[in-house]
Amino acid sequence: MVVRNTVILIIHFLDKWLHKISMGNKGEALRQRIIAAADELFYQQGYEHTSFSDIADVVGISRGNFYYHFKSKDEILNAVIDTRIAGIEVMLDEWDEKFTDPLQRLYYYIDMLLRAQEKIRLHGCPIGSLCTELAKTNHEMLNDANKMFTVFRDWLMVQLNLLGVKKNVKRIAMHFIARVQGIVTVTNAFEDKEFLQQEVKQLKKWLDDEVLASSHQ
Amino acid sequence: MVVRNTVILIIHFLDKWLHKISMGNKGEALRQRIIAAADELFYQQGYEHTSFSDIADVVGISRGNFYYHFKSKDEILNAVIDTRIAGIEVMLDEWDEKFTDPLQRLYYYIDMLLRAQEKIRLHGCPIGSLCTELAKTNHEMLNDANKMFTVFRDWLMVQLNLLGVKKNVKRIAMHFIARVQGIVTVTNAFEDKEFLQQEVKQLKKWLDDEVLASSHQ
DNA sequence: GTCTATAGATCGATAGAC
DNA sequence: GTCTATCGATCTATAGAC
Repeated sequence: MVVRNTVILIIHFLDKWLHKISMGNKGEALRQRIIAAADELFYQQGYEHTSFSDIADVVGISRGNFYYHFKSKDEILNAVIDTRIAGIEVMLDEWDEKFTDPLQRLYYYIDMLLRAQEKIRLHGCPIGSLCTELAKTNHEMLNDANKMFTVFRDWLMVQLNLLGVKKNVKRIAMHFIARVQGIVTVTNAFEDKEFLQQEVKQLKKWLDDEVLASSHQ
Repeated sequence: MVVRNTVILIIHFLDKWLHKISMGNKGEALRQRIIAAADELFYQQGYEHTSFSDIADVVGISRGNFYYHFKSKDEILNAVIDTRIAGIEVMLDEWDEKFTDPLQRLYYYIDMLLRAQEKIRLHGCPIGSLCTELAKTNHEMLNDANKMFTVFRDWLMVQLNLLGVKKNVKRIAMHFIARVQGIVTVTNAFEDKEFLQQEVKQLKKWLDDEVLASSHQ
């Protein structure tokens, strides 16, 4: 009898646990849809200019339901930043698999500008424009947002190391990011994809002439 | 009698005209103070994040009084942009007077980054950050805002021409601006003035090695 | 010209029914 | 978990007294 009751108790908790898992997965799926919608809207409209109504309309839920998943606007911004960082890390892993040559990887990094040129023309860089906005309006979260840059920087440093660059690796990686940011800002401000295309050529030339030269010293 | 009445009439209109001038100057002075306050607040907080209350508080007037001088928020943004463009033109004229050597002028342009480094660390570039914001929230005014870049670009093209650069003058000038924007975006995102200082050296090196080389061909 | 008062809309956030 | 209803605050903008 004691054994039977114990078994029933175990089954009861097992059921609750399984129920929680399935419910948690359902909630998690909606949570991910909210984050994805917020991610896209923050990119296209900016963080502050995007309201809970905007996100709720895209996802197809009520504003009230929103607060079950995220208690504040900062909380969803945090989730978007974390999701973006995870996405960048996955993407860079894929690049590492796709190309064994670090030089090819760096070319592919530059070509990211060409692949995204229409979005850049319209909305700029998702990382750069968010940091620019947060520096003015939400200074506390800037140190979380700029970590998106840091993921790229660390990856660039690895590739430069593999290429044999010994000196100023960090500085060159940061310079690389700044070059890309400058191209994006001007392309976006003038809505000029031709400028982007010209600058991509120049950036590859810089990679060939300056960076590779310093790796052969 | 007819003559006397005519004289009185003339004096009357003269008085109204003088009154309008003096009132106009008083109103114009306040208008300029509003623009100056809006200019600074737009730079520090961003356009959308700055309310009429913010501006009115700085100037020391009521929100209601605001609408006597500017009928909408877009109207004051337009005034700020026009004022900034005029300010840039005056500044570049002063640079032209201060330095006769176009190379010195270009160095002074680069050194603008050092002179403004603390403001750049905190608030980025007044032009670049405004264009980045307007591209997301107020696309109609982007084509007015990017004219601030164009003033710099045209001035850069003049200096490059004076240096004897014959080919790709416009492209080099735009590249120059993009380099500066990239430095500012990263400096602002990481709040890192050291990066700015390193990049200033690199930018001067680029000016010496690449641009001057092409002027001696 | 400058003020107060307020309209009208939207914002982030909460409460409670189901 | 999801909904509706709603709060208080803030925003742009207007009306009218002085």
